[in-house]
Amino acid sequence: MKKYNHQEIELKWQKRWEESQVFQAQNGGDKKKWYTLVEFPYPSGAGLHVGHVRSYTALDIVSRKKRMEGYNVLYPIGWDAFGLPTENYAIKNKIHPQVATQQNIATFKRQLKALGLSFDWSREVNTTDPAYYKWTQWIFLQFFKKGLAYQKEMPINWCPQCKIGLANEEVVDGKCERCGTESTHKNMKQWMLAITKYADRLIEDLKTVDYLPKIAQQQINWIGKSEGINITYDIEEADEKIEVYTTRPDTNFGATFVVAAPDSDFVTKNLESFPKKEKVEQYVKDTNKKSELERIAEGRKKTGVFTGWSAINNLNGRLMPVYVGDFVLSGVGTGVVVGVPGHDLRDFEFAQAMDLEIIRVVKDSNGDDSEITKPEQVQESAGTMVNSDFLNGMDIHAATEKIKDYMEEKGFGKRIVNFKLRDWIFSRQHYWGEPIPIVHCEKCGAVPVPEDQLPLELPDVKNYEPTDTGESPLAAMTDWVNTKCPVCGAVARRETDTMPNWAGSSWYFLRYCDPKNNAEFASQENLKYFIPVDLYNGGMEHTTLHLLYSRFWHKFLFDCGHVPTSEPYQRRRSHGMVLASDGKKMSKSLGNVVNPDDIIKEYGADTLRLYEMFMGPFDEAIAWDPNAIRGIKKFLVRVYKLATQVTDEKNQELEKIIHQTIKKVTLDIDAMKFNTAVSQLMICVNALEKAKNVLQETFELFLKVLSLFAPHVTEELWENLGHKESIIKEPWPKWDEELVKDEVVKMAVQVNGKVRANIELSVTASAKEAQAMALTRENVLRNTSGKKMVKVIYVPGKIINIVVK
RNA sequence: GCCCGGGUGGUGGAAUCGGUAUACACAGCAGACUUAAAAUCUGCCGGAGCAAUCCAUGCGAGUUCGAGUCUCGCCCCGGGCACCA
Repeated sequence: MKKYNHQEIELKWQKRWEESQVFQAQNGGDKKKWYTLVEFPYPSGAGLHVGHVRSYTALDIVSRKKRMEGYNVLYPIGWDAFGLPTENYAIKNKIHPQVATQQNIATFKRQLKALGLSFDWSREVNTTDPAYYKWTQWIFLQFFKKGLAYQKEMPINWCPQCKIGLANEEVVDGKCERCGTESTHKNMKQWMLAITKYADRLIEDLKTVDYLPKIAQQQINWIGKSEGINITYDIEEADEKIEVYTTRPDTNFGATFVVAAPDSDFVTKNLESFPKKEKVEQYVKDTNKKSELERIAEGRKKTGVFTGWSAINNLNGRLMPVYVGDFVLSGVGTGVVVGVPGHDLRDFEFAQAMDLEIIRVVKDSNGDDSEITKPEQVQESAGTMVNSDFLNGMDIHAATEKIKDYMEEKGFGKRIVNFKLRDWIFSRQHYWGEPIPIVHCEKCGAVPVPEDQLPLELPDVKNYEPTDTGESPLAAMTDWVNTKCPVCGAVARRETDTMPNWAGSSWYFLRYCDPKNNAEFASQENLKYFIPVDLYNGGMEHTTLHLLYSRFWHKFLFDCGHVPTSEPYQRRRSHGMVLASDGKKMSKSLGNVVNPDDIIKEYGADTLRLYEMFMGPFDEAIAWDPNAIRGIKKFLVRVYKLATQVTDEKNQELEKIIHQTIKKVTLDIDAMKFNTAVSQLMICVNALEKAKNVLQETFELFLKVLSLFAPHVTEELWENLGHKESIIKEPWPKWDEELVKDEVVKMAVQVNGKVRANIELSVTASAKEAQAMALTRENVLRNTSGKKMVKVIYVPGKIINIVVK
């Protein structure tokens, strides 16, 4: 037998699989479908990361198993290729981003193919392909037609380095997610997508899908639903009203002041009328000067100024001075809060800073209703109402509902549901993205590019740099920008903003169902067959970005009747990062990057795959261990050598172990516990090796199970055993429960909970038999003699515990 | 501060309807083969102790015949959110 030559074997089988097209999914048919999806990569210049290998291999294992179980499996791949890194690379190297993209894709493709992943390459998609983004633009126009894509002049998060507007989700710690520059604000007319219209359903429908709990929870927190009430107060000194939003109207008898955000509508509108106008103006100006980071750096000290006005509390007629304070956020609720310093820590701090009265209206469970003078006394979450007229004695939750009813009845309150989620800023002032297919006409306004003129292709420009005015480089392309209005024919201008890179990835899983269709984004027939995705895997970092956005797009398309389900993904899991051996993130600058090419060359793709599955729990971050991978190679060499031990001799012990292995691996893969599946394969090989002779049938069962993890070497060994058809075509083996069971087990004998001996016993033995055998052991007798036996606990197959006194 | 995870040998980790803690691997040590090394194979491998035995799953209590696993109170680490009213 030849030595295990991984390079030769792997190239041979990769070529065969490609020629035979075994991994292509059928569009429909009698077989049940299974759709496995991995997040398609951004083809960066850095090439494939070993982190990609981890999740793609895991889902490849699931896909291969499903195929062997008889499913028509769709496991596609493509390229999410629009975006800033490529644009920056293009600027730096004076190369067209499309060319750079093509080069990077070629590298990625070669690397992915070298891993033996069972992708259906005939369905490859590329978001920068006009035939693809034609439909991204088309979907945008559907949003526009339904009024869910709209323009708004607003202060947006602005990255002065990238010269680009950022969505809230792209600002991390007040900094641009990409370059780390502190983000500022800028007023710009932006395209927006009304994701907030779907906020409720994006929470509610999580109940209908199987997402990892932490993923669902993170989305719920991000959307941030709160149920409260808007209360309107009259202003004492003027014919004005002020509206506040609160989730705790139960504490309203304890309200002693009102605070409006410096940039709230209330302040903007009434600034001129405030008796203390000058001071307020100065305060608003000072606030504007401060960046968000500065405000946070100030330690959240409460500041504010009195406007000179007071609001009248409808409940008791109390006059509540109206302040302007920057701890109130204009974007939350009405941008105005009512201050209840006894029961909200922020209000308490403000009251102390401004020397305002503090009234207790909730007592705690010990009945403490003393005066509140210290922050630790501020009681926020539970208790019983006091000093609150008709609410007295009620629990705060009951009181909340009662007073909401009361306020609505009296006409000064209105129940409101609020979300933290904001509408999605959809404009980017960049070149390398999908052009937004809109024409601006002086007479007709924003007019969609007619659908039959899609795709609206990105024109070639000389310079990819954003302009200093913040406009996209497309704005400089006068030939392209100047056009005619599709409605009235008058001179008009094209929209020069492009879409964010989240656009193309919001629907790519639909395109895989029918990637060459030029009449629709995908045929209804194919969508009905393949959608929803059965298992979708991706990184936690996409939970509040891509995952939320694509759910939103899918729901919208569902409402329009273009897709068959309201949720795109039935099951969502996530993987942990692969870190460098020093425990840090792999990065070029640290020089700690592991290149899969090197690993494949030295150890082979099968070893790399198996190692990444074995290294630790799939959903946890884990450091690369250059030593451990050698152990995996050793394991595969041993498997390879096992082929020389094949005989026609039966061995019952091995039969038991192989069935235990089939069972464990089957269940572990379903639970995505790949590391323990691999360890079972190792246990199995240890046993097969020790036995010297292995029945061919047993060895073949083992190869089938291993083939998911190490497809190349198992194909080779399978063929060496005389099989003409690929192992991929074999049905997934079933285990025999009778064979899996142990009849005789080693059991521990405990005396007072401490292990004193081991006995071998049939699992069906009675308590009496077990006890009798236990008492034959010297060590058990020594620990029980002279003592009174209180009771004996016997769990068949597990343990016997003798309790003595 | 709030919401998720997690803390087990020298290392990655296994075992959570409570039932022999440390499976499987890596590293290490010893031996075989070899002139030698690599590779391979065999054995050992939580701590203390001659042994019986005792002590060990972040810390402290509790429930139980029995706790890594359950309850309560802490500490630490990672991820997410954060003046959200």
